[in-house]
Amino acid sequence: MATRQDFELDPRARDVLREIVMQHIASGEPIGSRTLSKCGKFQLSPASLRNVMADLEELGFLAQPHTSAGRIPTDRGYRFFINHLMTSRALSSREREAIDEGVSVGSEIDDVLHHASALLSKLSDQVGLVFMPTLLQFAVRSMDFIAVAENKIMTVIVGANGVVVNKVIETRFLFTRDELEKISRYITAEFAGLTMDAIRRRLIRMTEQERAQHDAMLQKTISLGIDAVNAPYEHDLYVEGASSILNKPEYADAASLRKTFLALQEKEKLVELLETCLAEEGLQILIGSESDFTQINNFSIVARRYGSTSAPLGMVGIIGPMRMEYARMAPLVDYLSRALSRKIEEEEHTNG
Amino acid sequence: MATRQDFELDPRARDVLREIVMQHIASGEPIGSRTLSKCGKFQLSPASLRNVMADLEELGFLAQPHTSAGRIPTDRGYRFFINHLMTSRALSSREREAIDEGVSVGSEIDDVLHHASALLSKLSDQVGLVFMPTLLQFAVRSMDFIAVAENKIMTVIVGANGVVVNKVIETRFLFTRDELEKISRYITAEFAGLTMDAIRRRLIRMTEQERAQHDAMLQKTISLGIDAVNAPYEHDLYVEGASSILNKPEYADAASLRKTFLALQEKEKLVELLETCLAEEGLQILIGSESDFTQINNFSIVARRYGSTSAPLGMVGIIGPMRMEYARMAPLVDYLSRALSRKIEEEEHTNG
DNA sequence: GGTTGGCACTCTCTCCGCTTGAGTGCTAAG
DNA sequence: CTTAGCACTCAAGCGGAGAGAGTGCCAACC
Repeated sequence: MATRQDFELDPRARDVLREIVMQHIASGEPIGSRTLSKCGKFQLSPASLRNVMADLEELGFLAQPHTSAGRIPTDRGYRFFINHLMTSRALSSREREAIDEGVSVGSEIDDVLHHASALLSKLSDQVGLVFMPTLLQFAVRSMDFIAVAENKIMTVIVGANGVVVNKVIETRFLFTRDELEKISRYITAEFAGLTMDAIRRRLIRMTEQERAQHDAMLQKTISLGIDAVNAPYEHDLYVEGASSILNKPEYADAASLRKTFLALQEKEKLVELLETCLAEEGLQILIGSESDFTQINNFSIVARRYGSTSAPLGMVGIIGPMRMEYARMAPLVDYLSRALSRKIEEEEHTNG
Repeated sequence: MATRQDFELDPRARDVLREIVMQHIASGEPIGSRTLSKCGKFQLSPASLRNVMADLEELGFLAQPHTSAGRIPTDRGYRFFINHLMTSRALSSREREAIDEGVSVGSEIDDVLHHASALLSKLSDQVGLVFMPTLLQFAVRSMDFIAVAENKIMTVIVGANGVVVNKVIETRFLFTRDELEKISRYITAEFAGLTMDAIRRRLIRMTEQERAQHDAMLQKTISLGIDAVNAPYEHDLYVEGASSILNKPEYADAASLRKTFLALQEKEKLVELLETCLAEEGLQILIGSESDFTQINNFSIVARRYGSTSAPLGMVGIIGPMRMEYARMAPLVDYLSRALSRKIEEEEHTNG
């Protein structure tokens, strides 16, 4: 419905909208016609600008907090700005270095992601976000079992992409050390290269085969295997730097602060959102009312998938108030997600 | 210096101090002589109470926010209250049940501790705190090595108390699956029952022995073993429910909220403090200026050691503003730490 | 017809002074 | 020792005045 109008905006209106969004992002204050006129970019009087602004308001790009205040961008205003008016500011070499360094620290994927989230928060001065879902569709390279107690086994599954997950599970049978070694070898040999889902299906099919019903050892193996693939491997979600929102003027009063913190606490909702975002490939920007999660607190999210193109691993991004420096956030998130992907691909390579 | 005076406080002064502390904990407001007189517990006029209160202020137990306000307890006031005047309120059966249930969920220690922290936060309406230090002095039951990549090995160490720690390390040598199995068996057989520290010392001594210098396999074994015990196994610190402080009137303004959140973010300082607390056996209460960490924000900490008496595992407790219901927090933390200890001892038993 | 200056109007924010109320310390009498 | 009375202090709340920023509309101008 809006798309036609979007492109029909005359150049002057676009310039005015761009300027208002940029100034508002910089200052956080509503922008009035006088301020706009004095910025030097327009050879127009405040009165003329008022006319343009009134038009932009009518089109839904601007809004007034109250009658005698300047204008602030609406969700649609930001959206139009991002789609048509914004020019991304390139990262400084210092920022690029910080990111390159940040992702190359450590080799355990959890650590890398955790670092990435904290780094992102620091560089953006927003809340950093890194999400790695439980990957049931990833290819398994090996699966090992270690005795923790007689009926407690730690499973260690290594994915083809080098990701390691582990979990202590309780089992129906008792296993000796020897048995576990044999089972580890057998399952790894038999199922390497398959996804968790495929392994589960194969194991279940095996249960029904005649041989399995009479081979006690095979029964135990299958049972353990099924337990292993069914174990609740949690997704990882790192939400780092929540305190950064304390500085933002939009959360100056205690009430909205409270609301915001509580919202960030509800990680399930966030996970849900990020999971749907996983389907899309490029940089994604969600503004205010554009998603259930963001509309509650007028959040915006700038995020991008990371991992190899063939096998996306998760999402990385930032979350903050609608008023944020999109021109800087976009390349920041973009670069970090690419750096992460590169790092992971490297790992995959050296380990392959 | 204060101890003599503590016991010389006459009964009436003690009653007044107790009442002021209790009322202030309940209301958060400074308590005046009129309010105190009208509460019914004293057959005294406001004027008499003022005399008592002036004495208590002189002794350092009370303070005035400003001349024309009532009194609030000082750190010393709270300390005296806790040591001499407080009667712990017993837990309700509902609370006890919630705790018993809470600690019995799951069997992986990380999960249990995480749950405990969240539960504690919920029951106390304060910030829940659970700390498990890197235990270099715990006895090792088994040590396993799993190939993640050629030069990346995951170590899985099971402690005698059932605690499992694991870490992916990079190694100097390359290991085959077979070798790792052999090394796992050898090290577990050789070193089971020793502490991490003892194992390290033994391994280092072995390096110097002649045989090791000529046996390539033994060299690799020792190298891997040393890498394993030296790996940076992180301490776990769960700080749950930070949003609970948003409700507290003492953090109503944005400035102190900000300060408080930033303080809670500095986990290293907290770890440092909790590590020193580990030495003490019973319930510990730290008030405001009594420790470096708590004095910055006028926090108080109520914490207790958990784990078996012979081998303490970590600390569990709560952190919040100085004005908190100590009479309820004390038994709460006490009970939870005992429940946790029981749970862990049970695990230890069933696994032994 | 677009642009502009002028004007009346609106709304927020801040400052200032006033009052109120809670609370104190001191003193003198019971 | 207790208590009533009194003068004093201070924070908080209220209301009005004024400043300042900004708007919409209208008429004039190029």
